[in-house]
Amino acid sequence: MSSVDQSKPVVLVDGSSYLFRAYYALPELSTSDGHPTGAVRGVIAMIRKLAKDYAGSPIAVVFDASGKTFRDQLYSEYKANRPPMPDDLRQQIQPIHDIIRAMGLPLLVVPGVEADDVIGTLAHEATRLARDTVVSTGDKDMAQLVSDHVTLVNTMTDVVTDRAGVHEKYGVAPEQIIDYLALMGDAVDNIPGVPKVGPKTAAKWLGQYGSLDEVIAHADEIKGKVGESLRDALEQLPLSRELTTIKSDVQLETGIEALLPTEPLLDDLRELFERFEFRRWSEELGGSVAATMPDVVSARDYECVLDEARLDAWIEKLASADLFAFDTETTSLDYMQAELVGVSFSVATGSGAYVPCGHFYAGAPAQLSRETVLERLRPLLESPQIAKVGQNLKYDTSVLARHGVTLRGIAFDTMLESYVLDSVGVRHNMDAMAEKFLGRATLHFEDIAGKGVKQLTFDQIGLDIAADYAAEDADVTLQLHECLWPRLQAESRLRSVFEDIEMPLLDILSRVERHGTLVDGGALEEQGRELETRMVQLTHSAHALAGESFNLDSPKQLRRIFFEVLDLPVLKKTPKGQPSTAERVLVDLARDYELPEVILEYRGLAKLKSTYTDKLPLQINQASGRIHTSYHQAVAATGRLSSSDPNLQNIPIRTAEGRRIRQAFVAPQGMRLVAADYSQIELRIMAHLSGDVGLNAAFADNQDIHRATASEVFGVDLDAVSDDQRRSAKAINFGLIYGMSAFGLGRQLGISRTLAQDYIDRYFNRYPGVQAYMEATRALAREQGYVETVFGRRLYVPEINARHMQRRQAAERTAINAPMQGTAADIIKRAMIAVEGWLEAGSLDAAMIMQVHDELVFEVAEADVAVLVEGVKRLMVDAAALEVALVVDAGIGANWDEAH
DNA sequence: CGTCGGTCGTAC
DNA sequence: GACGTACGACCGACGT
Repeated sequence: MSSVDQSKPVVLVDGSSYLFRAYYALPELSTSDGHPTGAVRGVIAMIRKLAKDYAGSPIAVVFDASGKTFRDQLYSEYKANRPPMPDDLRQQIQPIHDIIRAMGLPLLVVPGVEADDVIGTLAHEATRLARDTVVSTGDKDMAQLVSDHVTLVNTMTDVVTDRAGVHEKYGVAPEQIIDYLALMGDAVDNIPGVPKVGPKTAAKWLGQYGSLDEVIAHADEIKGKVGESLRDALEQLPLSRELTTIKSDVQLETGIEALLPTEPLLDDLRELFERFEFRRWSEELGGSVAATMPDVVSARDYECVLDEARLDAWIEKLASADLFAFDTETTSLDYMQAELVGVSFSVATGSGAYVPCGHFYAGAPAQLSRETVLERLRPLLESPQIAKVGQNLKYDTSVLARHGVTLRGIAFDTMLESYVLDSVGVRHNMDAMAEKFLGRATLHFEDIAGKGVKQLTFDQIGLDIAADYAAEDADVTLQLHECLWPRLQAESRLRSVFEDIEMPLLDILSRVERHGTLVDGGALEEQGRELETRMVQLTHSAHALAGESFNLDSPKQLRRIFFEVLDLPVLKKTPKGQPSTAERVLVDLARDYELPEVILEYRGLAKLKSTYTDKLPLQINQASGRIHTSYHQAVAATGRLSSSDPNLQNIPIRTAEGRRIRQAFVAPQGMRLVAADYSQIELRIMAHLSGDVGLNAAFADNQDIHRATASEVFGVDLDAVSDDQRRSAKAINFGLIYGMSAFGLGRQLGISRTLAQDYIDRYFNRYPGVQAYMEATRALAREQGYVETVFGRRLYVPEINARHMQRRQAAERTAINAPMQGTAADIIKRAMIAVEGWLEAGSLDAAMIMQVHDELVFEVAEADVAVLVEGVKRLMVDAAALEVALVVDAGIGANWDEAH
């Protein structure tokens, strides 16, 4: 190892902070014999990156030691709110230490001293020796170490924080961070601080008075509840400050000069990587060339099939396999446009075949025709007995259906496997999954096809490269399945979500999408012209009111007109500190000024025009005359579907002009649209989950739930509830589902935070079961790191134990919301499966054409309307047996608006 | 000329 | 900051 260059910074790695982050943020990897390795992999990946980025620097990786520290002695309650370290995390610590040692990196674990203090001491020493230091940490407390010589880098996000960065993020100087943290306190570490003081107040005071001591000295001057709170907390503040102060004078045996990396112990390292099944890393150690090459070059055996004999040989092989991976290559991502140009297969890891049937470019080799390929493969593809696995098979199903082949035997979809295992930890596209689960880089479509206007379609790509790409897709799909399926199988509830809900839904969604929805493009275009006329008028009056010409669509220009030219009051700021021009603000301003009113109307119309009346007609498919959305089954973290191109799940409904857009969604001649939606499904689920007696009784009585809530909260008879009280109760009910705060409710209702808190208190008083449920959900999330729906779908909330209060609270709200939103998603998915099965078995002239979270829309022949409505309602109601019966309302009409 | 973050607005 | 889940339009800064 070359001698250390004085100009290189000293790198100090806060291993403990990454340990937790990697554990909670990354999926639960394990070796094939079940040893957890997710955190090991995350931490080591991060350290490898650092070692590479700062080659030649002195480096130390620091971990907390087990046992008590001086802070525990100082304060027996220190970290008392921390849940115990999960076993499967504890198990991963030793392997991490072993690997770091084998990498030749200095590892520091000092008994009785937290990693923070070791790092603080080393940074101090480095500064004394006039050397720059980079502290790699995910922990914000470290901001107190920042100086002209010390910077922080978060290696997971690549965010660098220097002096200016600290100021920007926290609004105080690095020297003030200790006081800042002491004022705020920390719930998880159980550092007291001043109740009611958060980042904003702490920064404000420190800006005003300079330091904690000065804040304490001026405690009498601070007004209001926060002032009282401060005076009550005065005694504790010195302790808080001591607890948050990172030490710089710990006795260490190791000095900066000893922090030199040594040669890695390659044999040990290889053995460790192999033991933990980090294949890519162990391969890198294999040879000198391989170390710098991506795994794309690892051993593989991909065949390009060009004649019938080879195709037949493959068909035989596929037919006798228990399972094969399958993928189609086409000319478009749009399943309604895509032309098939080839199919690929794999039955065993590292091998595969590509059968091209539509690559036409100058000099392309002769290929089998599409007809030949499809006819030969048809028995295989259409056999329900021959099991297939694929990545996003909904797409392949649709494309094949348009080519006259019905894909059956769809046993597994790796995208859905990954989604059910962990809907948030990873993106579920193949490249990301190969990287995450197999530690393997794949050929990316962009690499072989280019990007932008010059991007080739797959049929223009040379056969040798195309075969490599396509066969690799099948190969990787099979490997992903082999990695994911055992993990899914091991968790019976997740397995049931996968097998009983997601897999059956795949094929149903393909059908719903392909059927499409009839839209009257002409009517939308006419509406667009009318909107245009009105918008031109509004633009003229806006310019006249402003006294100058400007772009009404630009929030920036609008801000200038409002707050600089017209000098209107700033009522609210955006997250970045700019005066906001959002709707609520404009509504408030509109009471006193004319321009905001004009802007509001303009905005509403502009949204309708650009997103709906102008765009939807362009999305009508030429061949079918219909609109074909894409439903995404592995996007929303809670289990909901999402919809795009176009998004049919946010078509307006609230305003008259908006409903006119729904009127353009029409039934064909002789048919009707039926819209069936669940009534208050999430509140019913809340009643079920919480078991609250009052809430369940209200539903059992079939009461108007918002009215019932109002009656309880405001203490009036059911028939004495005013419209305003009902509106407030409705806001409370929705707020509960979203994990609301008093602030949020207050803002929603335009009342004070205190009054809002009063409403919430009264609600919880009347419905104690709900309060208990919310508490229990938070606790469960903290304990196990995830929450579940009634049907066992799991949602990880990695930030539930984050130190950062804002993030932690956001995670808590997610934890509250996910079981309700997710259970609703499970239920409607189950209903879709039941209804589609029923339609298939019967002879009604009807089809499911849309899903909008709690609503299913059908197109049905007039003669069959009554039977359809009866059947759909029954199956939707029966999709779950909760404590509270589900209620479904159905409407019938010539268009979607009428059907409501 | 494309990409991407910020802001806003639609749905449930 | 402050109420959950999405998709998408538009602007404007930035990089090629």
